[in-house]
Amino acid sequence: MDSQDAPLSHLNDEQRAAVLALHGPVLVVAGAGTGKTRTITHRIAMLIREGVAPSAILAVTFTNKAAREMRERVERLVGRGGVRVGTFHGFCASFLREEFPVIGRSGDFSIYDEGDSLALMKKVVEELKLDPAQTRPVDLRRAVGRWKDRFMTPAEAAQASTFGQHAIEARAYALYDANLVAANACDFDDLMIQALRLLLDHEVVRLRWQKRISHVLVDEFQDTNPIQYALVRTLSAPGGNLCVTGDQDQSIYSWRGADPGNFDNFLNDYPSARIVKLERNYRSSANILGAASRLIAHNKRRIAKTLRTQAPAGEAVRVVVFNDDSEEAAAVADAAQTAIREGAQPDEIAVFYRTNSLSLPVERALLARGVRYRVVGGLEFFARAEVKDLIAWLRWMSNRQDTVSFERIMNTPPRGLGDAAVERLEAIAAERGVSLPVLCADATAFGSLPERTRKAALAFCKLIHQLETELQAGRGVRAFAEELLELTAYSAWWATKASKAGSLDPFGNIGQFLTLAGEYDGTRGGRLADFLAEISLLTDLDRTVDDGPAVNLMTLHTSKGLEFDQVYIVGVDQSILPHVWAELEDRDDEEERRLLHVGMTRARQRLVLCAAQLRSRFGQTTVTGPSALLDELGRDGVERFGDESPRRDPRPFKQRWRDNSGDDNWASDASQCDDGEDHPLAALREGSRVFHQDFGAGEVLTVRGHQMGLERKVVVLFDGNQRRTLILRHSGLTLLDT
DNA sequence: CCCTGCTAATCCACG
DNA sequence: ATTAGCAGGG
Repeated sequence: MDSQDAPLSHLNDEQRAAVLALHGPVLVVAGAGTGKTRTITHRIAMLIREGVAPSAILAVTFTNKAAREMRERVERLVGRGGVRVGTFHGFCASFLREEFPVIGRSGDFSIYDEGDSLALMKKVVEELKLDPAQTRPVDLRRAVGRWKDRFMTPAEAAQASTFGQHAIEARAYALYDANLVAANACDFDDLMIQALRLLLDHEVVRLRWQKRISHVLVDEFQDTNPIQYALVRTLSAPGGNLCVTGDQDQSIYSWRGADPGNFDNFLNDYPSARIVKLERNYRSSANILGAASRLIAHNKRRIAKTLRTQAPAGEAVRVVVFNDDSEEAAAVADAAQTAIREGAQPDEIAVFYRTNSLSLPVERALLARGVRYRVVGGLEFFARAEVKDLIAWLRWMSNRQDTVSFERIMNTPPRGLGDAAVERLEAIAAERGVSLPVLCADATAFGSLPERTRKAALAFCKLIHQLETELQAGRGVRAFAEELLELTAYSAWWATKASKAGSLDPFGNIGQFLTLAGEYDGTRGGRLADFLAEISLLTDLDRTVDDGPAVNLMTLHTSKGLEFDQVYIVGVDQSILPHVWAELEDRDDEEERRLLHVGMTRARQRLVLCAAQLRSRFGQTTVTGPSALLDELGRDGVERFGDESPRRDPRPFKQRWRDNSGDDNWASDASQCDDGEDHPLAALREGSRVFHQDFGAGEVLTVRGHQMGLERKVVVLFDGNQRRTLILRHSGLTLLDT
């Protein structure tokens, strides 16, 4: 693909302009499929040819996979490596590994994923003596996240929130942050925040990196948040050699703080910036591009941009409305199977969906037909209990301050150090002013404990020192992990535990993890801390194992940046795309439209959009019907199949949700909606007296499920002490006056 | 102290 | 439909 010697050949005029704008600020507006990666790659190659040291170039990509590809392509072009290519998180992690000592923190810090972060927040809730039911750790973490996105310190958050719930959240933020520092850990947000703070507050650090890096390139600029933008702006400040590339029509991460307004900010911050627009699409057939363009044209807040192509019309874009999701899944699986039989590469076929849960019916259908597939992301390998345990062990061995990991492994496998023992040990630790992990490594500290606990603690202490010796031996991550599994007796414990649960391959995941560690030892030096950092920062895409040709299943979000010959998008239903939450949270649905647009523009030759009238969700069947977005595709080169009269609720979504609590639907039982409050059982509450034909009179104990939900359940204590759980709709209960 | 079985709560996208 | 949290028995 890339020419060996002429960096400018195979580029069109627009692309060439972007490549040749070597220095100073550059904004490349690159629509889907316009050869953005090729342009960036050539630009890097050009910089190197012009004498810029590879290590002085920093290119930030969205996934490690994209980074790898870019690195390889640059190497092929210029015959040398050394360019810094990686994700924001990856760059910040290596930056902090080097620079944390400047503020007295160890470079061997732990990186907490969402689960770890939540575990820490649970601890904070306990410490603050809050009721976890009323103040949920997830909500607190979300609130903290909002402050972090705005680069606010706990002190600033406290200042801005002096009343009520916000004040509680601010206190939680302060405690959460203090705990992170004490554990020498960073959550994902912290990686960027800490890096930026170091750059802004410490001139030595800033000058060091500004000297080191002369040119910065950012891919997918529309999905960067203000902190990330500040980071690259600071790094590139002396020369102003900042080149950003992106497409506002592909901005789909506002929910995690990305600010598409970055484009305007960039133009304000760099008035002299050169702007290059790439509008020639080389990926999709004319029909696909046409439908995608008509869809996105419905967004009001966008800079008009016209993608052109010289490709032939190709086959028509198909919109198919099925009766239900299993029909939909069967049709997609059939299509995939047929295509493969006719010679298509399985890898070139993809199925996209809005939410991970939608993959299940498709998976079942593919499985039934024997079509190989891989689910990108979704149920995560690294979220498996045994993998998390092992990682927690390794992490704590690498960072002894890591309390979250320590609390996970302290009694895993069980060694007689349960809740009661932990409380006693914590008391001693507090008394001596040391942390729990430090205390446990000190055999002299257990004198006052009850005999049984003392013995358990001593044995644990001995184990820790044994493991330490093993780690010192430095025989690589894999060898150490294997030794750890034996010494801690984890293998034996897990084997019995898993066999009781009926697992066929209890060591499957552990084996896979060891293989991963072995590969790492072989290629990248076998340092435990680096290995841990690397695996913490893998994206869904990077995590997916490539074991042979297979059809690709993934969310629309994950599909960004990829392309396939054939794309099937399932679940283009109302309330799924746009998703209910988008409307409930009062977010505009322009982002949902962009999301569909991203998915559509991944397709080269074939694009099929599927919807269903009925879809089972939460284990129940609800009416959804085709999304209104499907009406916006126009007619040119679009063929429609299935129900011509979609069952679509005419009411605005918010009202529909409020009235039906989202669980019910208007079409399956219209009377329920219309007579709402007049329903004979609408007044039923806890404590109501009811009558049942078989069980007689009784009192309602609990009511579960939504107000008008199909599956609303009631628990009734009938006179005579008989307790029954009934499905309200089918119970035949009548309400008695009291 | 550990395990089992049950109830109750959650369910959007991601590094 | 899946899972986290909890009460109660071994």
